[in-house]
Amino acid sequence: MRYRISELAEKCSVNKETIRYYERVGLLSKPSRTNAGYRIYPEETVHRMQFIKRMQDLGFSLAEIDKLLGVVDKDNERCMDMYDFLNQKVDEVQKKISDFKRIERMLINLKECCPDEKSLYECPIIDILMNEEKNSKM
Amino acid sequence: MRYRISELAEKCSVNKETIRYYERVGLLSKPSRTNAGYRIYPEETVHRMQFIKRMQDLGFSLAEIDKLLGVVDKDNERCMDMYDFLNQKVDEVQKKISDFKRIERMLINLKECCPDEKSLYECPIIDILMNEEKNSKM
DNA sequence: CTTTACCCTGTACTATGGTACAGGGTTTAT
DNA sequence: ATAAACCCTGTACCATAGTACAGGGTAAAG
Repeated sequence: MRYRISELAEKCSVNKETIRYYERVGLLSKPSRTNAGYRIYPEETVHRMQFIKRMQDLGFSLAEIDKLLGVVDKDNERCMDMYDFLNQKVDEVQKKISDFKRIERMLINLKECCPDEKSLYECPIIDILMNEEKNSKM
Repeated sequence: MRYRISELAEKCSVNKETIRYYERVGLLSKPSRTNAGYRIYPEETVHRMQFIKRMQDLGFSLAEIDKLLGVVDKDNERCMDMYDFLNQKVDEVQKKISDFKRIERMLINLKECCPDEKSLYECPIIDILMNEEKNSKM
């Protein structure tokens, strides 16, 4: 399956302009073109876009994603010091997982304080939260 | 303990300008002032700043953090529809936790492909990755 | 064969989250 | 009593990650 830019955009739930933007900044390589100069993308680009979106959703910057894609592209330059980069990212990810678990508990606790399942007028738990912040080392 | 702006900034590892910026956008309430107009912060603001930083690190926007702080501030307006907001955030957080776990495995796998603990020249796992992307529903 | 729906490039604009002065007053250490 | 180190407001600027035209060419459906 080959895609025109708007088909790719649709399939990946992004804006066409975003695809052109990613090309400009180097996240997507220059695609082949029709005679008239229309961009044509292979199926692979769909997966690449989905990978980018997923990583971005998790808070990775486009620069970090680009670095990781250096592996996919077997690009020597971007693969330099990949080990250290990966180590750092693994640490960050592990910290985030544990922070997210704390936040999950906090949100669930807060939720249980909403009296009519609508708003929230008072919550004794929030003081505990702030105290937790106080006692945890950043 | 009461803090001047630069003491607070130091203690929270942020820029003074950031503190003033947070005040401007309403994340921090207007602090008390000395006769000369210098801002003076109570200990509480340190915890509030740490909470903001932690949430921001996890990818929450300042607007979302502000919404959550509505609970701390017992602010009726921001507490409106808090239940739905919390429900949505809990879902998002749970999705992120599971995504992060996948990414963690991916990063560790990639790391093991770095031959000399420096760079990374080839990794058969990356194809698996892209295939994983292919077969997973977003 | 023309209208509508695409596509192109290039440039400008947007939102978010800050950061950096400029110009001027205050506090503190010497 | 004066320099260094701090504070103030206001405005301008920055990076990131897009988004929105303008002006002009192409493709396909009626």
